[in-house]
Amino acid sequence: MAKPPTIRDVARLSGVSTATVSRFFTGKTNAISPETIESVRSAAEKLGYTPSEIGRSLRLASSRVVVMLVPDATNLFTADVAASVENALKGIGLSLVLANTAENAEKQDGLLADAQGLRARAIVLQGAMDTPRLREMAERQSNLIFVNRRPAPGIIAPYVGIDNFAAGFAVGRYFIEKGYENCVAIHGPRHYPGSSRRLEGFLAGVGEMRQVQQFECAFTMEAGYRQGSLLLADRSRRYAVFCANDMIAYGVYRAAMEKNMRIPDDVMIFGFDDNRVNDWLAPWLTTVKVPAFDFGPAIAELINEPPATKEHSRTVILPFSLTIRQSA
Amino acid sequence: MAKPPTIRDVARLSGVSTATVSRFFTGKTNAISPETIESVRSAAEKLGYTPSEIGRSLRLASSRVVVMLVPDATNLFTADVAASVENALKGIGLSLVLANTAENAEKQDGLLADAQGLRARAIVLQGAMDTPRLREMAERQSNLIFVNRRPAPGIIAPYVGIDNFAAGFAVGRYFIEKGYENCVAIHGPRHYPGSSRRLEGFLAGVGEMRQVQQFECAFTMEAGYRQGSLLLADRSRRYAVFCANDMIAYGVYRAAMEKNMRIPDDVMIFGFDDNRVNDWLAPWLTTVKVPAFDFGPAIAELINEPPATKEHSRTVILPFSLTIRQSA
DNA sequence: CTGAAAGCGCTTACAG
DNA sequence: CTGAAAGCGCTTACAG
Repeated sequence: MAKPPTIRDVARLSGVSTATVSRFFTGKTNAISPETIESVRSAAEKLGYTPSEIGRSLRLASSRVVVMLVPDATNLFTADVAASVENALKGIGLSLVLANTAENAEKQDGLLADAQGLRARAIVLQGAMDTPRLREMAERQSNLIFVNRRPAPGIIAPYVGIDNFAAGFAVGRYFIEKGYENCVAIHGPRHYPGSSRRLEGFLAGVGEMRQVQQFECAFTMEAGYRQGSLLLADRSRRYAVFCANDMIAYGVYRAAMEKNMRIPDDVMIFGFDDNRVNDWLAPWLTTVKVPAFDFGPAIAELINEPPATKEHSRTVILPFSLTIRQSA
Repeated sequence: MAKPPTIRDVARLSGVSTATVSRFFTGKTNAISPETIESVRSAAEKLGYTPSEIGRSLRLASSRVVVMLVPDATNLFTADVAASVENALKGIGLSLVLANTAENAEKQDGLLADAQGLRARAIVLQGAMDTPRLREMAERQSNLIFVNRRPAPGIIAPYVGIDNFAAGFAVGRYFIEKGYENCVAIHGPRHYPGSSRRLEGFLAGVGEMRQVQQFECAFTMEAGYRQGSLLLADRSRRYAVFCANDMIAYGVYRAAMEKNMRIPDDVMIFGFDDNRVNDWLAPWLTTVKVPAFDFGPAIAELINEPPATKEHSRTVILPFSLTIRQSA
């Protein structure tokens, strides 16, 4: 494979200096004569020249790459957010590098190092884990953006997400209004702020009138299925189950189906996220709608207009709503 | 934000040359004395130094970035393949840049230029569209990898995917064996090789004994829903519908549900892909299983061991199987 | 309107 | 075992 043409090749072919070619490709065309423009353009086309982002990044000490770390690339909500971010970044000339932490702190730290190696314009952390390395980076630089899970206490950085407490609270109130008995919360890992806020909100919403059984659970269908199977082994009660995300809810649903239970007659399920496929494949699922496709624009704006100082870092709270279907 | 430390900072702090620091970070440690190693290590740690991939890429004339173009980032099969590729690339020290062509030839060409600008190690095209720019790139360089849709005739490049004709054929045979009447193919856009091969295989499998109604359709739930609604308006027949992918099948399913039709009693649906969520949310869908999570390893291997010449470019045909559930 | 030149952060062949 | 030096592909302040 021949190595790609460089700015020097174009300069040579069109008989100008590399400075002029560079001006052409950086859009400073009002400082070049029309004939020169045309000769550069045609030389570049003939050679199939595309400016090297690498050379450019090195010179400008800044890349056009944004790295997004996600806890689970196969989570449907995550995938929708990633699609949204990719699209919004493209609009401002940036590329998205996607990387999966698999909820593993060491992997996250390794990927943070990689992102730093790429001199990423910004690092978007969907569901960050609180590690020393993360704290150190948050201290040192101000291009970290937290999504979905607020930064751990002491870390000052922009955040994009919903008000998890308020959303959990709304679900709790709904349970009370409907008079649900046997309330259950299958919540996400307790050490993640977002997940514990959802739970706290839910408990506050339910209030003291009802006991709530609580189970901790990974944010996956498989984990939800396991918890659901355990819970529903006891068929003497009609449970009302609040799941920390839709993936867990899908798992509980499968467990219920396997036991030939009917929804909502035998068990009620409330999810969280309202993934895009729900309208198609889970038209039964009552859940909290989180606007996945609004994340990209919000993040792109934060990247485009970084705060003057870290202390001014902004927080974007997106609205949520309840999507009431049949399951609760 | 202070600019990140460079190799020179580390060299200065540890009192060695940048050459030695570079040797340390490129793993040539057997050519450095143990004391020097330790002093470089501690200096780097103190400064929080991570080598710049940009400087490195420029020097080595090759980046560690792989760009993958996908036709629709919200397609569940695409998302699973992307997760698989990201994971496999991480294993060989590469990063994945994801970009969405939205089945738009111009966007694809723009993204190809971007990929070239990034000096991508490889460009993975999931569902490529045949454009002059693509042909030109395929001529010029040999780092293109086609996934799912074979390169258009005349383009010589490695391919990873299933045998679409054989898979379509197997579905056609199945229809015949079961004696299905009123066969329908809701196939993907005809100008995509993968999609037309599936259709051709299906028609060949069905043979001449049965007529097959054919409809062209985008690979989305929405398009499937539209086609399904039109088709199922005629309730006098019991159709057996082969859908070009699961997304279309979900759409047809929704159309059937809205008409209070039962599956498979009133309409039979056969999908294609067997997305991971099917076991959970579409446990009724009979479909062709395409091993999404085997794509990543296959692609990573192609990248790691490029063919000696373009003419030796390899083709990796992954196995498919039929997942028989209730819908057909 | 245009060019010569410096320098961004690395790696490596060469010399010692 | 170690370092001086060249050079990868760009951009831009400066000079004309």
